[in-house]
Amino acid sequence: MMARAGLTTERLVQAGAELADEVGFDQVTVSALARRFDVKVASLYSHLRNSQDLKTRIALLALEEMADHAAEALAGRSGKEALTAFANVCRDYARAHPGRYTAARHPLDDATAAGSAGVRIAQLNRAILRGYDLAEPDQTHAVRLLGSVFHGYVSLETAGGFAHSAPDSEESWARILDALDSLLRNWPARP
Amino acid sequence: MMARAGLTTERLVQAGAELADEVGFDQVTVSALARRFDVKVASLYSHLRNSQDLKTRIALLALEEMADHAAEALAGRSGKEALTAFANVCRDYARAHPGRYTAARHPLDDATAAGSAGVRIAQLNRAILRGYDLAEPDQTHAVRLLGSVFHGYVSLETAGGFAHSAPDSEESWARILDALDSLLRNWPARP
DNA sequence: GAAGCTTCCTAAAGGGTTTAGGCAAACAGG
DNA sequence: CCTGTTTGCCTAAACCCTTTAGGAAGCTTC
Repeated sequence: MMARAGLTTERLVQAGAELADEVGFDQVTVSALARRFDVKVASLYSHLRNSQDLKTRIALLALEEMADHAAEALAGRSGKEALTAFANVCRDYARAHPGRYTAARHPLDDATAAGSAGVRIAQLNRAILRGYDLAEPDQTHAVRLLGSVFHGYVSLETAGGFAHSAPDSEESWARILDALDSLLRNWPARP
Repeated sequence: MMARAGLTTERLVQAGAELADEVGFDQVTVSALARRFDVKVASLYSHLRNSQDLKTRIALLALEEMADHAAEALAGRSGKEALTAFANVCRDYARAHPGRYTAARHPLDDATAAGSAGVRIAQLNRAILRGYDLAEPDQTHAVRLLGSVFHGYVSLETAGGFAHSAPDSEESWARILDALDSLLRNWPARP
């Protein structure tokens, strides 16, 4: 009588990620996911501990995807090429998958974060700097600066911050990458 | 019999902002606010259109406060002093009022945003660059860079991004401001 | 002290979350 | 096969948050 829908945690998380891109990460709800599979809400609780668990898993998926894209983009590149490639991975991913990108910024507890693809992303971020001549601790400062710029720019841009004013966002992005490259090649000594 | 609680929109928004700082902006709920005033939920709907309205008003309050702090901090300063002062206003506000800071990033519709203190903040941000020698369109690119760095750094820091690793966040922040100052004084020509 | 406005209330409907317990489909092994 | 176990999805119910409708008590003013 009642055909099985074939639910698994993986398929639910995947569908949850698509839902996030469509309606926004904070609109992702166990109920909405159940509707999408044409199944009663309670059925999902055999595959997901709770609503928070769903969001965490979507976040982990997004981090994996970003890390994969970044690893591919950085292969065989260095210096400004690497900088640009990594930056564009962040920006392109955020524009293609706004819900997932938001998910990737979802706070994780320390243990979960340590086991996530977030550490791979951090390593790749640091790898960019191998093409520049920076010793510790300036290298770490630079990593944090790059992370801040990429995250900040993409956040503001997707929030519509630069939409309705000249010059267009594309140009600013290119010039900001020029500026960062220049800064990394001429990192100031401690005053 | 039933004493009046003396609710007004202003007091509700103020209390909502405090609540946001205590439990997080997205945990701010009409019900929680009613509990805080020891009043039935429905009573608040004479003062607030709905839950979204509450959040928007908290966002506007936060923007006002940040603009006020920034204006005071920038008075009589220029160049790196102004850069540092403005940056610290953002960071200090976010640490003192994490819920409000999140609220300030809450998306507003165009009309609301145009009438908010957000435009004052944008003007002040641009005013920092008067101490540096940048012509348009590079000035706009630089404004966007600064906004991205401040927002990005503060977001990552409050999310715990730099908490458990050396060198400490304080030092990175100082060196990043050095680096930005240096970059603004040596802004690269278009390649 | 009555009129009218304001402030807060009760009541109710609708939706999301989560748990407990049940029945039937899928899958083993004999 | 067909029988026992596991698994997958169900119903039912409790709880919380949102929002609207309509009522009653307090404050103001004359």
